[in-house]
Order: sequence, then C-alpha cells, then structure tokens
Amino acid sequence: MNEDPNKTRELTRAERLYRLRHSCAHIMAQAVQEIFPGASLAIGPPIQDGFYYDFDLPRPLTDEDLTEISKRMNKIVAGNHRFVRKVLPREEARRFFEERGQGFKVDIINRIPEGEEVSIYESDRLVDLCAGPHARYTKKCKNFKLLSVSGAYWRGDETGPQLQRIYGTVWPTKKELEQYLELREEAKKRDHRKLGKELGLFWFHPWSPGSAFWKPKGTTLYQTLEEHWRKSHKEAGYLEIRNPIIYNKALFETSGHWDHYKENMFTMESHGQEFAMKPMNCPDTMLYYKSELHSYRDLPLRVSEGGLLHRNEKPGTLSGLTRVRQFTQDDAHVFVRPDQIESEIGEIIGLIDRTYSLFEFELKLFFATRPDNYMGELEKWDRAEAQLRRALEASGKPFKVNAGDGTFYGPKIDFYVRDSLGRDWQTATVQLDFQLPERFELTYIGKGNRPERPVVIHRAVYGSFERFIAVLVEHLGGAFPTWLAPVQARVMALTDEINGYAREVAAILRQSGLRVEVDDRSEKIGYKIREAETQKIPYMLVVGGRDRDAGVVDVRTYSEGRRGTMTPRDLAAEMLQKVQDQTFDVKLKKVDLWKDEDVLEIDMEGRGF
RNA sequence: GCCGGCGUAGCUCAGUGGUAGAGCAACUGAUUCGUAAUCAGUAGGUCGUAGGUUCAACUCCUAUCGCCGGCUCCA
Repeated sequence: MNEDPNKTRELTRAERLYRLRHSCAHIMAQAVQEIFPGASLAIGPPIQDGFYYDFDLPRPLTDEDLTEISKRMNKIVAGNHRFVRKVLPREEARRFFEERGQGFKVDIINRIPEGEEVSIYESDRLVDLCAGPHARYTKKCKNFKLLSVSGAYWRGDETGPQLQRIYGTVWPTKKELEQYLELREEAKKRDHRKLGKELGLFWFHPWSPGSAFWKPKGTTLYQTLEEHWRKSHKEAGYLEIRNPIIYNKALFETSGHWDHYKENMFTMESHGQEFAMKPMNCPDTMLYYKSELHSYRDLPLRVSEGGLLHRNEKPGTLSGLTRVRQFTQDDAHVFVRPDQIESEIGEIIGLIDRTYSLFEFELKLFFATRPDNYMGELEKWDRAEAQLRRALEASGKPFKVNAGDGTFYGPKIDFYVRDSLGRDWQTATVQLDFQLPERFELTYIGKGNRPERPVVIHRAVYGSFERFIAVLVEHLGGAFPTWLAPVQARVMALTDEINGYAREVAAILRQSGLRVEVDDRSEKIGYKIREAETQKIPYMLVVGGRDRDAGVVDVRTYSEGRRGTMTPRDLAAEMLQKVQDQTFDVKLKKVDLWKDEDVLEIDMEGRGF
C-alpha cells in the first residue's frame, strides 16, 4: 500500500474538494453496482461543483433509482471504509477488470502510457481503476446529494455506446451543501426563460424553434443595449455598415465556411443559384473592405456590423436565448497592419472592460495560443502572440494562458464573465485572423507603394445580444438599472379620482424621454405596489390627494424602498442623470461559493478517472 | 442528431379508460382605499399534432413537433 505523497502537507481547498468528489463518485458506483450487479463502469470524474459517473445499465434510471442509490450510499458512507490504493502490474490489472466484465476499464488501461503506474482503489466492496487521489475514509463524503440523470457517450463519441450519467454534488460541510442547493434554487428562480416570460420580455413559438420573439419590453431592453453598443463604438472610432444576410454560396466557398460549416447553415435554391443565410458577419465584411482601395494610413479600419445571423443548430441543442438559431452578434472587424496589433488589442480590451464594469461583472481573460493544426507562417504567429501578450500585460488585468487553445487561423483572447451567482459565461472574444485576408486577398497600399496584407481582428463585446441578455437577466435577477429598465417608472393613483394627476405626472416624465406607465385601475395601492414590485420596476410613484395638492409624488424605488416625496421635475432630473451616467442603481445579491477555489481546474483527460 | 423526462385555459398546475378542474390573470359589477394580493359574478380548453386500439381515450399504443436535463457539435 502506497502512502499518499501529499499527506504531509496542508491540502488546498481545490485539492480537498477533488478528493472528496472523486471519492463520492466511487461510493455512488458501488451503490449502482449493488442494484445492477452486472453494471459496467465507465468514468467518474469530479467536476466544478460535484461529480458524475457514467454507467452502462440494462434499463433507464428513474428518480426512484436515485433515491435508492442515495440510501445505499449513505450506508457505505456510514460504514466509514478506507480508500486503499494498490499498484498492479498492467497485465494483472487488465485481467482483473476483464474477468469482471469491465470493458471500459480495460480500454482505459490500454490507453495509459507505458511506464505509468496502473493503480486501483478499494473502498468497501468496490474496486475501481483509478489514479486517485482520494479521501481517506468514506465518511468524509457525508454531505452529498444526487442531482440528475442524463445520457452521455463513451469517450464523447456519438457513434459509441450510449451511457447513463448520474450527476451529484458533495461538500465538506453540511452548511456548504445547503448553500450550494440554495444557489441552485436561486439560479432556477432567475432562469432567464422564466423571467423572460414573467417580465414580458420575449417568447418562443414552435413554428420558429430557436428564434426569440421579442415583446415590446424585451425590444426596449434590446434596443437600449444596442444604443449603448452603437454609442460606445462610435466613440471608439468604429464605422457601422449594413450588409445583406443572404448570399450566393460563392461567398462561403471563398471564406471556407462552405467546406467546414455547411451543415450549420440554412441554404436555399433560387433561380438556379444556391444561397445561404450568413452564420457570421466576417465573410461579407471582407467584401466591404474589398469594395474600396485602402492605404496604410487608413488603418486600423474598424468596421462594425450587427447583422442578423442564422445557424442551423441541431434541434436537441436549442435552449432559451443562450442557444438559438437566429441572433445578432455585436460584431466588428478591425483591419490592421501587423505592427498595429498590440495597440488595437489594448483598445479593444479597454472597451470590453468598460462595458462589463457597467453591470458589476467580474471579467476573466484567457489567452489562447497557437494550436497544433495552425495555418500560416510560424513567424507571423510568434510576432502576433508576443503583441497580444504585451497588450494583455499592459491592460493590467490578470489573465491565464491556454496554450494551444487558439483557433487554426489565429490566437485569441476569450473573456469570461462571472455573474452574481458565481457562474462563468463566455461572452466577449477577440480573435486574430491571418487566414481570411489571404482567402479574400485583402490588401492595402503600403508605404513603399506596394500592396500589403492586413490582419483581421474579429471581436465582440457582448457576444450576441441574445446571449448577453440571458446572462444579464440571470445576473440581475431581472432587476435592471434604471437606464436599461424597459419600464423605468410606474405612476400609481391611490384612488380613481387621482388618475388625472397621475397621467399629468407621467406626461412630465415622458417628456423627458423616460419610459413610464400609469396604473389607473380601481385597485388598492397595496395591490398595485405588489404588482410593480414583481415586475421589478425601478421607480414606483404613488400619488394620492395629499401629493396632488402639494404637487409631488411619493417615491418608492425597487432598490431602496420607500423614499418620500419629491416634485415630478426633480424626479425627472434624478432619473435622467442616472440614464445619462448609466448608473448601476441595483442592489446586487451576490452568492459565490467558489470565491477562494477559483475554477477547479481538473484534468479529465488522461488518468483523472 | 443521441439518451431520458415533459406537453391540459393567457400563466402555474391537478386530473391514469366512462363525455375536462383549481388558483392567478382577463371581463362585468360593487368598493375609493396611503406602500407586496378588496369582494362578488361571468367568460375561457376539439387536453401539442396525426394516426391507431377500445362500446368509450386527456388517460393505452405508434409516429411527429416543441420544450426541459444532459451528451454531441460549436468556423
């Protein structure tokens, strides 16, 4: 028996969670095998907030099965068995698992590089192929909960055997488990699909699956974000264009999408020509560039286009606003000389940073460098990556390097935003592209009066408006800051008699350009307040006889509650100031269980099984 | 596309072989009220769609569409 080499030093929280979760997966595997004696085990790694294990089972699992598995797990935990590590000679290990019908394990052993140890872990009645490490005793895994069952493929291969995956979570303390489960509940409440319906923002219809229908309030939200996008991009020197969305396939043959992305495009035939709806803005923005002659003095040329995009995503992958077939990217392409990469990247990082700080998102930057299948000249890559790195360093923002994670056409920076519930979303992106300029034979006239090739920078700040709105709705729990709220104020008359004054107040605010509703129904004020609160309207204005006589409104805000009276003009001035400053007047409820451990970086490749 | 679950009134949901139910919303009337739900009445569904089994189907079977949890994909 080998002692754990890390035992002598203090483990980090991430390491402890890794062991705990991995161990809990083993316990679950034993429980499943007790119920289904022939069940073969695939892989069971820890993941960011729990673990899963994939099984090949004779029948689909039900919720009742999960209850039964949990019960058995509790017994194994209570037995407080020790996790014992053993190293086996490769042949012996192979025979061991073959005899037990554990073909997946044999497959794994066959893939373990020669020279590496093959180890197994025993706990109670389970013996599993496993690199470890593990908790020392099963009792550590007391605070677990099984969450869901789903399908999965062996090695993620669609053509391979279909397995059943059970997800679960486990935490060092009962309190943390409870917090985590509360977090899940909170996330459910804030689900943008639920809030989108409740707040009247958007809806879906089966006759256009994967495409949102925006209601008036959602449209206002969308347009307000668009206005902000337009304004901030004008300030940053971008020129906006409007291109078609349907193209002859020749465009995509030139860009390379026809070969590599055709299955994801909507195509149609008309008058003997084959057309496709564009899945991204880059190819046709190249056409724009080519429509004019460019001098090196014109660069960087910043061209933005919020074109309507369509991608024919597989039916089973669609989900709310985060996975759609029709969407708009806040896209732009910057054409630069190779020597301008660094400064332009710096500009873009600044723009992205300013935008996300408006909503109190935390940004994380990942620098993805040259992959193995890269195209183009190595030297070009090296110089560009060096520039990207300098721009990142100059931004003063911390970043991580994902070596080899870049695209084949260029290195990139991915931005992840961490929302108020501690979840990370990939949104903004900055990608260098050496290939498109080649394919479209883009040139500018250089200093030496000879054509030279520009570099293209693809970049998006929000990502897509649809996805960003989904993230924003969940981040804010549907309570938007005043500048963004579809309805900024609702005037509520105390009695029918005051309705006239309520409309006057609304008119004053509307003249300032504010979005105002009047609730003139014959309902009690408590009822009206309640409804305005559930709609998360930033300003709720109560007017009664007293207020009318004094020429004021009684102000209640979503973020601060009841505030007292003020005149409609003072109120309009306050609200306009907030609109202009894009004030974040939202009380953000933050829950972040991951704050210390950061992203659990778990290597699921190789031997993390 | 794959595995599993689900689809009943505008919304949230109950109804498991015998000709559809609640709450909220809507509409009508009463009430005129000071910061998170006033009362009463009325109306509203060919139970996702198409077939099939049955004397009889929301209920069972098949197909199909959509949604949900995942997988896969993500130039």
